[in-house]
Amino acid sequence: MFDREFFLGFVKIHILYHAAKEPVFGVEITHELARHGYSLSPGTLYPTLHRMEKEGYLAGSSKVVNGRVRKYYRATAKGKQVLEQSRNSIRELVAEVLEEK
Amino acid sequence: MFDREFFLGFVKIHILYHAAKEPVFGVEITHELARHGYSLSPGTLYPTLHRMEKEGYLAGSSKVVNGRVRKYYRATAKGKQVLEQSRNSIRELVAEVLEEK
DNA sequence: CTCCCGATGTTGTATTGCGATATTGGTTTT
DNA sequence: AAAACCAATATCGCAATACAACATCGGGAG
Repeated sequence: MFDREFFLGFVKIHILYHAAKEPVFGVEITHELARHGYSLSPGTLYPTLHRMEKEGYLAGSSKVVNGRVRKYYRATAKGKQVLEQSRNSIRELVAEVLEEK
Repeated sequence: MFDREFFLGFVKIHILYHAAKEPVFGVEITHELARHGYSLSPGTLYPTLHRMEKEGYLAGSSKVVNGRVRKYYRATAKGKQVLEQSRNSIRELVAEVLEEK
């Protein structure tokens, strides 16, 4: 599926949402998104996670699971604040885009 | 307002939505978006419109209004299709992000 | 000890984003 | 009628992002 420029923001908000509920890690996110019809290559996903961490939206911590290192991310206060903002943006889009038809 | 990376997609869908209803032009879009709390500099807006035209989401036509040249854009079939997709994405986000709380 | 698998990481290139600046043509001011 | 101003679109230059392909790394299976 193309048209990524329109939907990448949605994807990131998905990530924030899940990271606000419980710790999440890379591959898990990939699968989650796939269930929603998005596909994200590692070359997009990991740099994005790193950036979101660096910018303070996510906080990451490495854990060893089955001997393998996984990096779990949680939404920070700032990340949750963006989520909150997004609720408003989504409501507006809902009102406009979803209504009638 | 920062955090643009999360919301630019929303902005573009806004543009598509309005361009699907009636012809729109640059400055008008700027004002429209401002009313929704988004701000978009010309250096972002115009290249974005050009690109969306080039990629076939929008169709532009220049008109002279009060002696000034304006470029009006309408959503193409492809643009409307993206809008349609976005309805689904929004529904999912609504289900996840907006529900509970 | 070799191969595969789950995960994360990196590289190189192309695309996008954006503030600042320019352009174009008409209107108002004096 | 020149100067200053305004609406609107366009471009420049640089920084930030996106992405596919490729690389790495440790454990477990055979």
